[in-house]
Amino acid sequence: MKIGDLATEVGIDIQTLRYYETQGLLDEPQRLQNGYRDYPDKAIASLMFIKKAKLVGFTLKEIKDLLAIQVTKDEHTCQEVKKFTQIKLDEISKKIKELTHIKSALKKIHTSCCGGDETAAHCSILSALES
Amino acid sequence: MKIGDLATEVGIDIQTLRYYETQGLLDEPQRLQNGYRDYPDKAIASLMFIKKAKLVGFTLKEIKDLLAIQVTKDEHTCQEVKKFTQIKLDEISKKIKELTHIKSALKKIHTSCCGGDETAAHCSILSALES
DNA sequence: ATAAACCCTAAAGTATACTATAGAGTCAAG
DNA sequence: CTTGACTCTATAGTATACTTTAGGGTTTAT
Repeated sequence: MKIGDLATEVGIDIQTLRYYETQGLLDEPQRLQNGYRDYPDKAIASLMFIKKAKLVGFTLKEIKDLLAIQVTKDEHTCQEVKKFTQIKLDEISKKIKELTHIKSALKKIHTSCCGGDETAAHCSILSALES
Repeated sequence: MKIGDLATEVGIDIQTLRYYETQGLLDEPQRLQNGYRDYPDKAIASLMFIKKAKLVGFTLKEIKDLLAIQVTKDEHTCQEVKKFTQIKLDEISKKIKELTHIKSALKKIHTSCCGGDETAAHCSILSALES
């Protein structure tokens, strides 16, 4: 799979794919005889993950770390992975919690603020969050 | 409340507070006789919201838009708010969904990959997401 | 009354994550 | 056999979100 096909497939710019490669987020693919990059199908999964992780506020560095998770039978590495995943799980729980708060505030504005006569006073994100 | 106190209170740098003001995210506060900014208590709530919204991947521009939600009795404005909040609700639902996926993958790695003998093969974020 | 700690503006500098440009080679269709 | 679409590297430019610097005034504690 050539870079243009991959770019179309995942909806990411060609330049960005090459940039991700330089940053170590995307494995260096095999090259064809002519020097063109030849991506394996699994590159699609990697990029979809990168897209989604970016959407929810992870930096490229953090995403790189997530993609780098590897457990070996070495106890040391195992403990490190346990520790790392725990930290990330906590971060994610926090993110979900914050999103849930913001969502409920927006929902409140969406469902009630355009209905009544005197409800408009509460229809800002901050006042919706307060109550 | 002076800018240093506010900065300490919310855990955001003084320079960043002034930057947010220039970007229209934070209301211009009253000034004391000496020209110092004098923030009302509600600035704390605004900044906590900004922090949380940033954490989950919203840009300053998007946060500004969220903070600007105002419903008046004007039908036109009301429809605009409805439309805007619906779009944001969809975005947030998507973010929560993605975070939930990533979370379950990490949980899988966290709970199972350091246990058995031959489990290590599945212990990457991508393979954990697949299944 | 003076030094440390705080505040001000304006402007330059930095990190992250792209995005575009230049100059060149490769390939498929007519 | 050439033209248009694709690829390559290297490098420069841009947008966002800070962060630092410079040069100055104010407040508080000793």
